[in-house]
Amino acid sequence: MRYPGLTLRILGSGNPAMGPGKAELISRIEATGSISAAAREMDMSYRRAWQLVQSINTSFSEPVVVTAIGGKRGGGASVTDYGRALVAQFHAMEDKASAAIADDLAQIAKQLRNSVVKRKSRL
Amino acid sequence: MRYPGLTLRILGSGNPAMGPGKAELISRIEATGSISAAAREMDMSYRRAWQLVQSINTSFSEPVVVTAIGGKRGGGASVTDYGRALVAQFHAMEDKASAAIADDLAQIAKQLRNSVVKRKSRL
DNA sequence: TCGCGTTATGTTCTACAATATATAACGGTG
DNA sequence: CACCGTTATATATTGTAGAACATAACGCGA
Repeated sequence: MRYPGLTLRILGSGNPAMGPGKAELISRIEATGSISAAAREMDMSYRRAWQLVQSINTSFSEPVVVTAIGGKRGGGASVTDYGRALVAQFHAMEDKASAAIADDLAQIAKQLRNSVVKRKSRL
Repeated sequence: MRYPGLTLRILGSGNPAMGPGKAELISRIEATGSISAAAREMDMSYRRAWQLVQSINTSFSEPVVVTAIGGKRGGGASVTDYGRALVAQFHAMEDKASAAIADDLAQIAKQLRNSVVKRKSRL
């Protein structure tokens, strides 16, 4: 389930440490076992994806994504248990925040010219 | 009270219709009675501030900021009752969302290398 | 009528984010 | 050993958001 109408970002040192984009990147790394594959899926340059992984790993005191160079598949990346828990918690937080303001959101949505709640076309 | 550790944005048509920046801009327009003064206070170009006001006004079905050209002060801008209510509601939503995830936030903050909760220096 | 501060808007410039491109190192496999 | 796909990283290019700059219109007050 996505969370239309709301965007949540958690901050570390003033800069976003976790948000929807990073959470999705981690999930895709977990699914594909590769930073580059995840980047391709998200139409993102490998460099950027790698930098985001760097950012994530240095933001938290425990590693979220671990990587390996070389090997049968040329190398790869995997998500730690900690990382999985982190993403799960982030989504849980999205849920909670979304639920907490659901009423307001619904009310405001009615006052929006083209609410994402009504139309999901990006145009 | 600010809301460290969290950023909330509400979306209309996929694009942010309201967020911390726009909320602050509206408040400063209300305080100063002028888009340009508010822009100066926020170290923002007048053009950008004006564009944000445009964006806000077209996002919602009712005007949030109304303007006047010419006159004793050269013109000016004021916030409608609707706009005031909107900003108040947005801050209330920040409060609710913040409260809903406060526990998670506190827990995650401990795992951040340099949490904004611990240090508020921007560097 | 002129000047002032503002809104309103167009045009140009710039800083920065993201991409694109290139290259090296790695370690399995054929 | 050569090859492959990956991580890792440096450098160059591009796209674009925002700033800077310019200008017009407005309406009041001196």
